[in-house]
Amino acid sequence: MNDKQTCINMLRNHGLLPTKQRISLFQILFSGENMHFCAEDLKKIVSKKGNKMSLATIYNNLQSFAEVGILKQRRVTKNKAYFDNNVTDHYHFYDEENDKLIDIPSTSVKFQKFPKLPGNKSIKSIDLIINLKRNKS
Amino acid sequence: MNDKQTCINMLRNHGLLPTKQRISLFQILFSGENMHFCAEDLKKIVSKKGNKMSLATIYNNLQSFAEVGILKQRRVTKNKAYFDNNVTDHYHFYDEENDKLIDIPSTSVKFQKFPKLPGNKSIKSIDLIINLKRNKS
DNA sequence: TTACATGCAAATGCTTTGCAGTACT
DNA sequence: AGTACTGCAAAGCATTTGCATGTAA
Repeated sequence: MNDKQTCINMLRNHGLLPTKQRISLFQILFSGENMHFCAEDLKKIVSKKGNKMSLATIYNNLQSFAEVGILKQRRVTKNKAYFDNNVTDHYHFYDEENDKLIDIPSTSVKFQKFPKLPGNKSIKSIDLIINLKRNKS
Repeated sequence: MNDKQTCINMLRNHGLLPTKQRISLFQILFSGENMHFCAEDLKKIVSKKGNKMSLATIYNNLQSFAEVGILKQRRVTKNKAYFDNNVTDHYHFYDEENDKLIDIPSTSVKFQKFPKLPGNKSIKSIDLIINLKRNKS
């Protein structure tokens, strides 16, 4: 799924010009595991791979990726933008202590009672974050 | 509930020195209706009442109020801090079109299936935001 | 009096933008 | 060739902080 030609095709399918930088980011983001990260995190991964990329380019592409639906931006903290490479429906635990999001599959949550929506509105998406604290035990 | 002496007592009960500015903010925040607001919103209300208050003071006190549990900070947008003067358990609709939060009473939501918590963690709070879009109709 | 809050301006941190140069088709 | 992207530095914006002054107990 992350060989170069596949990345190029995926980017094209989403209407994005496949530049060296975008291909590199795409390969990092879709190498298999789900991740929650901010721009700086991604910059570090890029550097660790021995590549150079302007932070501005990373910011701009994170936004582009989110716009076309390759990534989803999450509301985690007020002061920083976090992204999720899993754009399918699911929920999160938030471990405040480590500032980490943990995935909750959508099948693990079911609503028995659900609020009535305001007139002529429908659901775009649901953000459920279960904030955790450490047990006193 | 919002006469001056009551405000002073409430602030003291929360361990906050009742300054002119804090009393004024408290009166605005607890004059009856639930509100979702940011620092600039509050500044405007203060000004409209004919009072002057430094924006820094508003920021600092919003933080103080949130720390002692008078207010609750909400995750709304990535780039701005929003506060809620209703600190009891409840959920929200988010109307993206108007950038507005709408309260959902906690009694309107019930979970039939709930995910298992990670080891030795317990729930601190639950943020549920139902993002709305306009019907195509 | 003494500790703490306020107000201003400067600093901070994340993010966006302008623009010259470069890459993609 | 022409359009779009990259990289850098500068600008932008929300928020915090340092410090001198003011206020509450």
